Amino acid sequence: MLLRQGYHALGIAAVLEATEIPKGSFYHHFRSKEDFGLQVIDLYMTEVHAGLDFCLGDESRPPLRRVRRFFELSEEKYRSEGYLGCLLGGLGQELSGVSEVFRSKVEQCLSEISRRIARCLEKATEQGDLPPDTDPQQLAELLVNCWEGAALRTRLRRDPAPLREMLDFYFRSTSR
Amino acid sequence: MLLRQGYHALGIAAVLEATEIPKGSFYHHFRSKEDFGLQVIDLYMTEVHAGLDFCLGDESRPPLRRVRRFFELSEEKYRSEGYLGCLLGGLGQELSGVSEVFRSKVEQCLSEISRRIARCLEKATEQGDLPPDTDPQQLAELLVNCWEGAALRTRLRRDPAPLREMLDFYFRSTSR
DNA sequence: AAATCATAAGACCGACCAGTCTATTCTCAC
DNA sequence: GTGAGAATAGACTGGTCGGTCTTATGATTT
Repeated sequence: MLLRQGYHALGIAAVLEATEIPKGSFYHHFRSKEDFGLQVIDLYMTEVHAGLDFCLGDESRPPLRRVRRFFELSEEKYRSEGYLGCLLGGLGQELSGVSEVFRSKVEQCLSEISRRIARCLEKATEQGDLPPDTDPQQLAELLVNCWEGAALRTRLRRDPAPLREMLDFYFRSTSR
Repeated sequence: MLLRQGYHALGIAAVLEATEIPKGSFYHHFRSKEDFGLQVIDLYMTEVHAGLDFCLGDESRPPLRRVRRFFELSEEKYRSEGYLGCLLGGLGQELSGVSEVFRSKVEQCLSEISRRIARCLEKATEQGDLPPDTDPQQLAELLVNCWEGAALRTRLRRDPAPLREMLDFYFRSTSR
C-alpha cells in the first residue's frame, strides 16, 4: 500500500481496514506513522538483501552475471506487483525534501545496496571481465541510480521495457 | 515549493502565505489544487522546452554535444535550486499510483522530452557520430530515464556527482 | 485462583486541509 | 460618472487525518 499510494496519500485508517486491525493495536506496536514507514522500509530491505544473498553469492556464475541476475529478479518482482517500481525510490522522492529521517534512511539503504554490488563488480575486475581501471563503487552506484530512474519510468508507463533496456545498455557498455 | 515538499506535503495555505495572496484570489484563478499542480508542470515544461530549444538548436556544435549540453545546463539549474532534482520525477513518483491525471501528464511530458532528444540523436547517427544501427528513440528514453534516477540520488545525497557520473558513462558508452 | 502485564479495541479529539461563501474593491467600457 | 464584470479578501465549513484515551481481554506467573 505504501508503494502504490505513497506515504501521504496512505492513511493509517486504510491500513487498519485492509488488515482488520484496530487502531489501538497499531499504536501499541508502532510509535507513529513515521515509525511504521521506517519499519516497512526495514522489511523491504530484508527482502532486498535476501535477493542479493541469493544472486551475488551464486558462485556458479561469473560475477557480472550475478549482478545482472539480481536486477532481472527484481524486475520479475516488480512485474508481480503491477509495476509500481521501487519503494526506496518512491519514498525517497516523496519524502526527501520534507523529512530528514526518511531522506537519510533511504540514502543509507541505497548506498548499502550499491556497496554490495560494488564488491561483486570488484570480483569481475579481478577476473578480467571489467577493465582494470574501473571504479567498482562508482559503477555500482551508477547501476543502482539508473535502475531507480528506469523503475520510475516503468511505473509511469506500466511497462517493463525501460528496465530491460537499461540493463541491456549497462551490461553491453561495461563488458565491452 | 512543489518540488521541495512534494504535492501532498504542500498545503495551499503555505503557497498563499509565501506569495501573500488571499485564498479567494487563488481559487478564482485555479479550479483546484490539482489544477494548480498541473499548471505548475506546464510552467516547468515551458522552461524545459526553452532549454531544449537553446541547446538542441545550436548548429555550431555536433548533435551529441548539444544533447549533453542540455543536461549540463539542467544540472546547473538543479544546483541553483539546492539539488532538489526534477519536478517530473518528483511528482511522477509521488502521484502516479494515486492520480491517473498526474500519471499520464508526467509520462506525456517525459516522452515529449525524449522525442526531441531522439531527433537530435538521429542527426548524430546521420553524421556518423553514433553507430548506424542505433535506435535513437530508445537511446533517448534511456538517457532521460537514467537522468531521472541520477537526479533522485543527487537529491538524496545533496551532491551533483550522480548526475555527472551518469552523463560521463552514457556519452562514453554511446560514442564509442 | 489471583495478580500482573502485554495486547486489543474503538470511541474520541484537536489540528489541519481543500474548498466555499459572501462581501468588497478594482478596472474599464460607455 | 456609472454600471458591470473581474479580481480580491478572508472568515467559514465539512471532512479527514494522525494520534490519544479509557476500558476490556488474554495470557502467564505465582
